[in-house]
Amino acid sequence: MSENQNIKIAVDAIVFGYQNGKLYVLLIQQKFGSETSYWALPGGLVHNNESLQDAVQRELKEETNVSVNYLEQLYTFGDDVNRDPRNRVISVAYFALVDSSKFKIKADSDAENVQWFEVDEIPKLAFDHNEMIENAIKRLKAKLSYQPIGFDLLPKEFLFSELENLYCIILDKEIDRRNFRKKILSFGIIEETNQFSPIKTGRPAKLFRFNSIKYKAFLDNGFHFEIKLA
Amino acid sequence: MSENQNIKIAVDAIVFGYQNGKLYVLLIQQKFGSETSYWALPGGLVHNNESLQDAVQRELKEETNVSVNYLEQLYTFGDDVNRDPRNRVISVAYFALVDSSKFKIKADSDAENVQWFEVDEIPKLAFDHNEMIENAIKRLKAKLSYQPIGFDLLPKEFLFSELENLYCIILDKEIDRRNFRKKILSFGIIEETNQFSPIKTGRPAKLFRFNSIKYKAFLDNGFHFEIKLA
DNA sequence: TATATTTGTGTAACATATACGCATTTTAAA
DNA sequence: TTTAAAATGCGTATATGTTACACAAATATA
Repeated sequence: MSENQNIKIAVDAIVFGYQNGKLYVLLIQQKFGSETSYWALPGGLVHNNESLQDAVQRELKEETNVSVNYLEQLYTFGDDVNRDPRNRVISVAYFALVDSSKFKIKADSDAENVQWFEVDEIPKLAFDHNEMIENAIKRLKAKLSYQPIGFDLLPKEFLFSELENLYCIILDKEIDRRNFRKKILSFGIIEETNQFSPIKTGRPAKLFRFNSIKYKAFLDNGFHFEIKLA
Repeated sequence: MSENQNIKIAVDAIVFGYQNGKLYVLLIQQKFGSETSYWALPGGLVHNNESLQDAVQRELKEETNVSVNYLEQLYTFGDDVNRDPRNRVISVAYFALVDSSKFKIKADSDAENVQWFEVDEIPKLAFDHNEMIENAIKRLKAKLSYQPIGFDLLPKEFLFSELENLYCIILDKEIDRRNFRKKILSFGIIEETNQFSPIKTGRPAKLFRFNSIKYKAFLDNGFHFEIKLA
C-alpha cells in the first residue's frame, strides 16, 4: 500500500416514494449562511469504520429522517474524475424505496431543505446527481417487472387499483385491469384483508396485503415473479 | 471536505473465458521472493487521475496481458471494513468477457503466475474474491438470458453447437437443439458465413457470425433479446 | 330514485414455447 | 467399397401463456 492515493469515497441515495398516483424522489438542499446551493441527493462521505450500507442509512437519517423499506446498491460513479470539482470523489449510489405515507420527512431547517420532487419535475441538481436518478429510474422500471418491489412503495395494506396505478405510472404503459389482477393473484403472494378502503366514491374495494412468507415459498418452489405489460 | 477519511479504492476484474466446452476465470498469483500467496483476481488501486474503467483495463493489461471484449461494473464491495486486513479498501468489481482463443495470457514470470481456472475448480482465493466470483457467475447467468453476451466469449466465427453448448454449460440446463437454433435465428442478429468448420467428425457445420449492427437495429425496433430455457 | 363512479369477474382468440423424429453429410473403421 | 458412427439441419403438432374484451354489483350523491 505504498501508493499515495487521494480519492474520497461517498455514498448517495436515490429514494423513491409514491403518493397520490405520482412517483417522487427525495432531495435535499444545503444552505450556507444565506446562500442556497443546488438541490442534491442525500448522501455524504463514508466513515472509516462504517459499512457502505450503514453510511447510506446514517446519512439518510441525519439529512432527511427517512428510513427506507428497500435498499440496494445501484452503481458506483467514478469514471469522471472531476465529478466533484473540489476533490476527486467516487460515489456509491444506492437505490431505495419507501412507503412515503409512513412518516414525515425532516422539516426544513436553517441549514437544510428536504423535499419530495416528482420524478418528471426534477431541477438541475448538483454534481452528476441527475444522471444517478436517470439510472435509478431505469433500475426501478426494470426491477418492477421481475421482483415484487412495488409493494415497498405502498402502505402495508393497499388497494388493487393503487398497485395497478403504480405499475402504470412507473412503466408508463396502459394496463388491462383484469389481466393485471389475474396475473398478480396467480402468484399467490398477496392476500385479501377483511378491511375495506376508506375512499368514498364508487364501489368499496378490499384492501390487500403482500405476504413475504408466501413469496419466499413461491421462490423456493422455483417459480419466479414476472409482470409483462403489453 | 474536512473529514479525515482513510479508505483506499481498488478495482478487481472477474474475467470469463470459454474454451473446449468449459467456462474459465482468469486468476493471478503474486510471488514475494520465494513465497507464493493466494491466487486472486487481477486488480489493484485506482490512480488519482484515472477513471475506474481505465484502472481495470490498465491492471488487466499489466498483470495478465488480456484486453477484454465486454466489460461492465459488477458490484462495489465495501461493507466488510476488514475485507483487506492491511487497510480499509473498497473494491469496485468488474465483470468481463473475453474470447480466450484470441490471444495468449502473460507467461508466468518470476514475480507472478497467471492462469485460467475452470469455474468449478477455483481454490480459496485472497480477500473476498471467491464471493466476487460467485456474484459474477450469477450476473453472467442472468445476463445470458436477456442480452446477447454469449458471443463475446466466442471467436468471431463460431458453430451453432458451440453457442448452444455455451448456454448449456453456463446455465446448467438441457437445451433442445432445434428450438434453440430456431429461437436464436428468429432474432435475425446472427448470420451464416460461407465457411465451414474445421472439425473432422460428423457432418460439417457452417460457421456463424454475430452481427452487432443488426442487433442495434433489432433493439431500435423495440424488440428485445430473450432466451428462456426450460 | 336515478346517475355517476369504481370494483369485481370469465372466456375466446391469438401468440409463443415445448416436445419430438428423420434425412443428410461427412469421417473412420470394418 | 461398404457400413457404422457422429453431428448437422429442418418442420409440425401440442401445450401453455398472453391479450383482448363487456357487463353486473356496490356505494355516494344529486
